[in-house]
Amino acid sequence: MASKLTAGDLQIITRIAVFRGLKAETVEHIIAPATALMLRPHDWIVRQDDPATAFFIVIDGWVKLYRSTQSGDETVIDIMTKGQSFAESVAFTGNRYMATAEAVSEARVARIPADHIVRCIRQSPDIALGMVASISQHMHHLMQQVEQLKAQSGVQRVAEFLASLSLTEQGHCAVALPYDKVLIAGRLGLTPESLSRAFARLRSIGVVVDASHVVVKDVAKLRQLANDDRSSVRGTLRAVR
Amino acid sequence: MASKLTAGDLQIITRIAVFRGLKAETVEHIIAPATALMLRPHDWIVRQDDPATAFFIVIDGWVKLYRSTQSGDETVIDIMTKGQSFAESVAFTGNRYMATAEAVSEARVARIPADHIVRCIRQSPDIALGMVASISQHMHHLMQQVEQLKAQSGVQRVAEFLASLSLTEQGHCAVALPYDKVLIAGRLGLTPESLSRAFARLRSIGVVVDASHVVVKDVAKLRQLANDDRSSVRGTLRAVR
DNA sequence: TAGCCGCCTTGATCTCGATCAAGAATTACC
DNA sequence: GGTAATTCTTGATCGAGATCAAGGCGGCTA
Repeated sequence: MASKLTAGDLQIITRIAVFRGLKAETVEHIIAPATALMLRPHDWIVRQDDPATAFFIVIDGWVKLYRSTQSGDETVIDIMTKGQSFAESVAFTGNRYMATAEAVSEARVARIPADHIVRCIRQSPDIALGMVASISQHMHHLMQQVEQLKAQSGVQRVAEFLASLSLTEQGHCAVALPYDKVLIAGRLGLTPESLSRAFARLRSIGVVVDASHVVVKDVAKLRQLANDDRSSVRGTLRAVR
Repeated sequence: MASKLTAGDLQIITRIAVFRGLKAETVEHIIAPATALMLRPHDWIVRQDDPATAFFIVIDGWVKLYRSTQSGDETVIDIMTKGQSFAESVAFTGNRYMATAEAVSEARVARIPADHIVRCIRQSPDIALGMVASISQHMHHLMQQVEQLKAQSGVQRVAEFLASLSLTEQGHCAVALPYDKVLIAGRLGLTPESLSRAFARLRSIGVVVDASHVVVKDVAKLRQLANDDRSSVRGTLRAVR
């Protein structure tokens, strides 16, 4: 299950947020004891509440972060892919993992032992600043999620999600849904049924969803819908078949 | 508006999360260039999207963190009080503040310049580890908030909020609401009307709210309600006058 | 003391999203 | 090929929470 990192893995790892601005040799020193995990769907990487001994970088595939409540159901916190890191902050502090990480596709993930990183930081503090920058991004993302859940309706969250998939700023575009709809629904705090109905409503402003294939007539309109005041959106958008 | 820190301020600052585990002299060195801000309600401390030049520790009073959407309304992210710090992560990275910070009562807040801290970290990396620990706490809190918004009903969030105010584990207890109900509602992602009705429903399990004074007959029951599955709570709890 | 202005509650109504149930479409597997 | 299991969609219904509107209450100022 665990193996060595390949040259290709290094390529990806060295150019991501956590290690940005560090010298190549510094990065190589940090990840010397790292290993690569090969995962199949439903394999887990870490368990919520386990003591943190490492942090991780997704090299390929998709990884779901979720929290389990006492009553048993799971809440999706985030879904990560190539070039994204997770669990940095707890790895440093020796706390417990805040969420379970589980592969939702075939995935390759680099595992960097915590104790080694802590030693590296004591030697060259610049590493810490890079890590803080990465953690800061995660915080920003979480804040945006809180904001979305509190201030936007379900349809608006779906619109924003689709807009975020598109690289263009405006006009026509086609994107592919990155993972299945049950998972997208969880990510957005909706049931699969509600997500399906949200798509149906977005058809009225020129969004066509067919399986994982999405065509958007005007991305700007999507973004505007997402950013409008909740109350000004209310009542517009009838479901279209 | 800005003045020097008093000995009492130091007392509070030195024993909080950010600086835990550091030697007293190290802490003193870090906060040497710090100043104290005296604030009146509605005074703001930092503005969302401004470049970060410092981070902050609340010495006394209450501070609201909120994000403004393009459409103008504000989403409460968190409410902080004595001994809590904010904006550490962006202060290090030189990013922009992720939210606006505003006093909601008379408040005293210490301001620690970012550039000085960064210099300190380069000298003694242990400081960075302490700061990461503090940031990690904030992340945990944000994740819990996402989880609550996605998995709990309004009444359950109110129940959890009340339980968190109580220091006892079980049995009878009396607590005071720390700030006004409009703000509590915002913090929990509810309207003031819905908060009021949530209180009315909790009366049926022995929670009496009178102005800012709350009496709970059995805290354990509150916690259980908060942690139950959403669907198993549905329909229970009728409003009581 | 009167008047006003926040804060809070209550009532009526409406929309959104969850839930329950069923069926279509796709894929996996024997 | 046929059957089963997933995944997704659609319909009907229900409850939670938002919204709109009104009124009570306490503190503030003139």
